[in-house]
Amino acid sequence: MNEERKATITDVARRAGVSTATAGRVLGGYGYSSTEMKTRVQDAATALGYSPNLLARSLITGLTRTIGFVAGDIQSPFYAKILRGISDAADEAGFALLITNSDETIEREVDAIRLLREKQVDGMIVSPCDTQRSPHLRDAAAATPLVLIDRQVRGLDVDSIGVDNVEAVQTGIARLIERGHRRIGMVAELQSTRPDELATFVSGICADPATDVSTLYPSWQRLAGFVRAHTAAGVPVDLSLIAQVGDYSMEEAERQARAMLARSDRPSALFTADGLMTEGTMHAITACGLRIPDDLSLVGFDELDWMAFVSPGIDAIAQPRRLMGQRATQMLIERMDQADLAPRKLTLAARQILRGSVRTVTPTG
Amino acid sequence: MNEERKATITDVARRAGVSTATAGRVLGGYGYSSTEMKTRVQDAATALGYSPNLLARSLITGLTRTIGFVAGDIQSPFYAKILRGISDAADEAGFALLITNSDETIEREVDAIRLLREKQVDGMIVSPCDTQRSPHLRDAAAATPLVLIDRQVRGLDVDSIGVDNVEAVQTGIARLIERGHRRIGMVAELQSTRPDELATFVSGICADPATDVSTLYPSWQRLAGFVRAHTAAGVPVDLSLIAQVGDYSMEEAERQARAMLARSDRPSALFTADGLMTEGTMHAITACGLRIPDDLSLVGFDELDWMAFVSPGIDAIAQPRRLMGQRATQMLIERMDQADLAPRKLTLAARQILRGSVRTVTPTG
DNA sequence: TACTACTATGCGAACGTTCTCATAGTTCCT
DNA sequence: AGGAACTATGAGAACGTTCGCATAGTAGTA
Repeated sequence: MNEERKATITDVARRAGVSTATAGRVLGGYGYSSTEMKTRVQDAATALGYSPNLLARSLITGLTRTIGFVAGDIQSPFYAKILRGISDAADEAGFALLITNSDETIEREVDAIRLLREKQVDGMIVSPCDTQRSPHLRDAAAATPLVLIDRQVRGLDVDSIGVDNVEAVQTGIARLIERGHRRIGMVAELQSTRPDELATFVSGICADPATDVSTLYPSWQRLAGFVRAHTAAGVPVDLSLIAQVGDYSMEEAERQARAMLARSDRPSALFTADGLMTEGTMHAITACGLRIPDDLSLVGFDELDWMAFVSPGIDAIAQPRRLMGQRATQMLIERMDQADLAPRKLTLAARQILRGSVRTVTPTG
Repeated sequence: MNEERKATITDVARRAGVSTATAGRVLGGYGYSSTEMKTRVQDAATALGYSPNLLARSLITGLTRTIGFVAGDIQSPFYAKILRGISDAADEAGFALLITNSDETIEREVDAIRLLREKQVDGMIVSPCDTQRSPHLRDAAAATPLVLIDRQVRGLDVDSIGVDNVEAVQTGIARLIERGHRRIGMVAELQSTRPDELATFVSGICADPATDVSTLYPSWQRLAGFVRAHTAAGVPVDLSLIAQVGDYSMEEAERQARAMLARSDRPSALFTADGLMTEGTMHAITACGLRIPDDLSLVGFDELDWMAFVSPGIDAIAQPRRLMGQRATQMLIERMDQADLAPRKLTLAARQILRGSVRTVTPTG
C-alpha cells in the first residue's frame, strides 16, 4: 500500500512553520489560535493529507469516545434491533461502537468485557447472561460506566433498561382468558438448574404476587405474568402446559410445541415467550397442519416482521427494541460525566398488537 | 467510579522490583524473561489488578487488532447475518470489531470510513453504496486493507466477496419458465438516475450476454439474470412487469406490488429481488387476498426465517450470508500481512430452496 | 499607571506501552 | 581458548497526540 509514513501533527507543524502545540490546537479544535495560524496549519494539513491518530489522542485524554456492546447473538432480530438503536444514538453523540457477542455463555461474556475494558471504552452496554452472580460485571461497573439491557443482575446497582415483562404478559394472557380460553399453553426458554424449579416458582409466585422478579430471566418474568393472569382470573395453571424448552433453541422449541399440540387435550391457545420460541412453535403448528385461529390461538412475545403479512396476522406483545438501545446509550453517555448520579432503572412499556390470531371460544363444560 | 489511578506496567514493574522493559516482556508475552521474573511480575500484576492499556500498545506497534465494518443497515437480516459471520471470524482470529452503518448514503459512508481510519483499524469490510465512483474507498484502500462485500466498485481492484447474482437468478427464473410461467413479474430496488435506464439496460443485456456486470448493484445484476433466463427460453420480457421500486423501502415495494397485482393481466409469478422487497410484496399479496401458489407463484431472493413455516413455504434463492461475512474477514486478515497479494474476487454460489410456492401452469392461448 | 483578563504561541513533559540498543552470563561448538 | 548463538535484563527512546506551564502582547478597567 502507501509506503511513505502517514503524516503526523509534527509533519504538519513543520510544514506550517509552527510548533506542534499550535498545530495541535488548530487541528484538535482546542485552546486558542489566530485565524492566520488556522489557515496556515489547515493548508499544511490538507497538503500532507493529514489524518489524526485517535489512539494517541485517546491515550492522553483518557477518553476514546467509544462504547462497547455485549450482545447475546447479534444476528437475532432482538439484538439486531437493539444494536441499531445503540448505533444510532452513539453515532449521533459522536461515539464509535465496538461489538461482541457472548452467545449467552459466561466465558465469552467475561472475555468480551475484558477486551472492552482493555480497549478503554468510555462505557458499555451489556445484556448479561448470568443474572445471579457476575463478579466481572461488578468489577467493570466499578471502573467504567455500565448499562444493563433486557436483564438485571442481583445486587448490582447500576443503570438498566428493559420492559415490564410481568405486566405485559399478564395483560396479554388476561385477554386470552377473557376470550374464553381456559387451557393456555406456554413455550419458553425457562432454563433452570433444579428439576422442581418450575413447580416451586409457579406456586411461589401464585402465593406472593409481591415477590421481586427484577433479576429473573425475562422468560421467568414472563411466566410470572402468565401465572398471575391465571390467578387473577381464578383459572388454574396446568403445569403440563408449560413447555420448558431449557436451551435457547428453535429446534427444541418446535419439538416441545409439537408434543404439546399432539396431545388429545391440547391447549386452545399458545403463548410463546420470545421470537425464537415463536418461530419454533410456528414450525410445529405448520407441521401439525393446524390453522390459526380456528384450531389454535396464538400470542407471541416480541414482534417479528412476518407477523403482519401471514394471514391471519399474529398477535404480539411488542417491546420497543430499537428505543431500548437508544435510551440505553443515552443513559450511558449521561452517566459518563455524572458518575455520582443514582442508578436508574428504566422500564419501558410493551405494546399489545392485535391481528386476529386469537379467537373467542365458548368454554366447554 | 474507582478514584485511584489504574495500575500501569510501571506500577507493576516497581512492585516487582524490575524494569518496565522486563515487566513489559512478561505481561506482553514478547522477548525473553526468566521463570523467576515471570512469577514475580505476574504476582505483582494480579496484586495490583493490572489490566493492559491496548491503546498504548497499539500506538507503538501500529496495530490495533481491530477491524471495521460499514454496513447498510445492521438491523436488516441481510447485514445482521453477515455481521455475525464477520464477528465470528474476527473473534476467532483475536480481532475486535467496530461497526457503523451508512444507511446506504454516501455521506455517512464517507464519515464512517474516516472514523475507522482515524481509529487506526487494521482493515475494513465495506458494503459500498456507490459502485461507480468512490474516491474515499480508493484512498482508504491505498492505506488500509479493504474487502468489499456484496458489491464491487468500478475500477477499484481490491478483494471482494459476493454471490453470482446473475447465475442464481437465471436458474431460479428458468425454473419458473419451465413450470409454464410466461408472465413473470419482478419487484426490485433498481435505483436509477435516468428514466430510460431500465429499458436500455434490458435491451442491452439481451443483446450482449457477455457484458461485465460485476460493478452493478445486486438488484441490477439480478435483473440481468431475470432477463437472460427469459432470453434463453425465448420468452419476451414485459417491461411493465418490472417494478422499479427506486427507494430501498418496504412500503414502496408493497405499493408497487399491489399495483401490479391489481392489473387484469397480472403476472402468474413474482420474483422479488431481496428480503425487503419480498416482505413488501408479501404485504401486498396478503392485502389483495391472493393465495400462494394457486393465485400467484413466488420466488424471493434471500432466505428469511418465516419462509419455512408459512404454508406453503416460500421458494427462495439463498445466499450464504454468514459465510460471506466469515470469508470476507478471513480474506481481510490474510491481506494484512500480504499486501502484495493480487486482489481476489470471491464468488460464492447461491442455493435454490424449493418449498412449494411455485405451481405449474398450463400456458393459456 | 497598574492591574486583570483574555488571546496567542512555544517548550517540554506526559499518556502507557513496545522497541532498540547495550551489557553480560551461559551454553555449545570448533 | 575463542567465538558464535542464545538467554536475560535494563536504560532510554519512540509512538502521536494533548497538557501544563511559561512568556508575551493586547485590551479593558479602576
